[in-house]
Amino acid sequence: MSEAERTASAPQVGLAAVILAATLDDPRVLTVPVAGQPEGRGEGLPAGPLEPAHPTLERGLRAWVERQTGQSLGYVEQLYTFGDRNRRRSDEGPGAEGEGGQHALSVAYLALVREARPAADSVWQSWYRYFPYEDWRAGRPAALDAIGDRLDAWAEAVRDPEERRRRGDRIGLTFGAAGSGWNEERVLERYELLFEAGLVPEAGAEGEDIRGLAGQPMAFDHRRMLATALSRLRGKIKYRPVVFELMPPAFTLGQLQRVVEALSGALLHKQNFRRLVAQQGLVEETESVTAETGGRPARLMRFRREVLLERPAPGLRLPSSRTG
Amino acid sequence: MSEAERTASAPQVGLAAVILAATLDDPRVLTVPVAGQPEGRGEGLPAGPLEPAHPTLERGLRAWVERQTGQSLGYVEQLYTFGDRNRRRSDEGPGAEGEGGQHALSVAYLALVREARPAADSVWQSWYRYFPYEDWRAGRPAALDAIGDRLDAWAEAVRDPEERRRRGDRIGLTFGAAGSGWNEERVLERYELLFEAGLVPEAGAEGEDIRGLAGQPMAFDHRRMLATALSRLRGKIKYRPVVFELMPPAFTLGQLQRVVEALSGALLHKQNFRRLVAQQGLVEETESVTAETGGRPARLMRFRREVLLERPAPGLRLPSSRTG
DNA sequence: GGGCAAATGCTCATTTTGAGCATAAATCGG
DNA sequence: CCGATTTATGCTCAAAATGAGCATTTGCCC
Repeated sequence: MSEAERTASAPQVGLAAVILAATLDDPRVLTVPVAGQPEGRGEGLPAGPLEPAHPTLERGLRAWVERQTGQSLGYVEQLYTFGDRNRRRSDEGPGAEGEGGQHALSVAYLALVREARPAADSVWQSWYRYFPYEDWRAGRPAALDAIGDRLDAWAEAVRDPEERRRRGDRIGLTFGAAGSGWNEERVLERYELLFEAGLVPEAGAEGEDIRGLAGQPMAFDHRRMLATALSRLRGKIKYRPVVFELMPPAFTLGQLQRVVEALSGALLHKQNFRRLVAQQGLVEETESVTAETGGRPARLMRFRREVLLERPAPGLRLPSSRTG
Repeated sequence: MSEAERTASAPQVGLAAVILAATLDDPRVLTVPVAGQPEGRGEGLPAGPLEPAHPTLERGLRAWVERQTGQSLGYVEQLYTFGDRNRRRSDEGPGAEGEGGQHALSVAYLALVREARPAADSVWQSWYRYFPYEDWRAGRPAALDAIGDRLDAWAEAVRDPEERRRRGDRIGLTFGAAGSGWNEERVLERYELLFEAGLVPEAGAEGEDIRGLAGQPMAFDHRRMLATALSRLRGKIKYRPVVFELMPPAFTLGQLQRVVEALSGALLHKQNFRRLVAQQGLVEETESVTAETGGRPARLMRFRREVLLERPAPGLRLPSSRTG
């Protein structure tokens, strides 16, 4: 080790997992109850400390998740390491981050799983429970009007015109105003803006009514981790075939589309979606068809693992649209 | 804190910085000398332990970098947290990762800077010094032939046919064989493959000749961090206007292209590149032109910061081509 | 003044999108 | 059995984005 690294201080290091699954209409996240939290924030992510026995960070994470939820993980990727002032403020309340405090790092991971069997006292929750305004499948969420108002008020409340403009720009950028429109990948930026504007309980917000708008809070900074995961997933889905980690071995194109829509929170043009998937060679037909929910039976497809070797960046370059 | 997080063990936590700049033909990385390393591995990244006095990870990083190199950082983003068995093997040699050892985490950051004034005993090095085979601007690097041979030998050396096929697939996927061709973003995957195949000194490779092929090694797992940074940057450049963090306030389209080519390691079709940049509204003309290197004087451009507010994902969707 | 070396301007054939129209094949309520 | 409903599929078409080149400009160098 280098001199520098050898003398490193010894902060606490935790591991946390954002475990996602997708039922047709409801993308889910696996939560566990957390004791000793402020009112209404008793839901959290599976997490635990890094232990000397853990051979790697990822293995440690898998161990914790299995112990706490019984869920064994397949696809896992590192998400982000949280350890900033924000994190500590969120954990300990404002003003707690004096000089010299012990750092508390958390290395967060994103995991994608297929089945959704609930185990122990863990619970699968729709992730839109925590971010209601992120679901545009039924049109623009009504909550956005009120949120927008509050954000505008927050921006206006600043004296310095420079800073006021900056806040206004950020609101437009993340929540979509000036031209740009809504970008479904900016989940984290939106959450952070709400946080800074004091519109979420994690930031010490008072009003109860806010919860209905900005979503259910979580323990510690776990909602921030979830937001980070959603941003990552919504982005990654476009250039890597990660959706299939959430799908059963065989599925119809309709189901695949429903899942993608659930993840991205937006509706897609059906015919174009299937053309895209087809021409990208991401799937291949199987023999069987399925009856399913009303309508003409659909052919069952399976993911072509070979594309991983063929195409440089396979993924579903999602179109936009909002047609049925 | 949760029960789990409160009882976290206390591993060493280091901070490391991959600081990149771009001269026209040579993308650079800022290195510092590291003592006590194996022969030939005396170059490393600016790094230091996380200290209680650091308000945030990023602030701690900035402090270390300034102390060690005098360079102050602008654009900074977290890259990855290293703490796996691989890391420790790389640090301590094979067999050192028994149960119960102390973990050594390193939170690595990517920083992009403009100037390249060398300070203290830090040195700017071309990053292709560490990954010679990543630079395709002058055509397919010759080293790839020899590397390919060695990789193939590594794949063939395995008894189990299943595993042999898997290794072959990975080689094809990362170094481009079957159809797919070279994907410039897979810098990390290529390095990791070389590592596993024992073709880099960090993995305990013996032969001296290898160095000329697979590039100069670094201290600890710093070359892996650099590879991670290059992968990230080569990818990000396509959907975020990060290149401009490396450009001076005013530049010509030719210079911009040279930098992008230097980063991506590939040549681009000039006319299409400028059409792309233009129609994306990423830049705007200034009054002045510049004489520059022979040829007709070029107009100086500047980055339009406004695009950050306008377009959802501005960036340079690089074409491929190899025309002059 | 001719030749060089970029920088710029434009064209053109292909592909890739975005939007719809039309048909097919089950289920469901009489 | 019939028609309405619902989802799956097939196809078409115009607009926009890409990939490759050809042609002109405009300084500098000798």
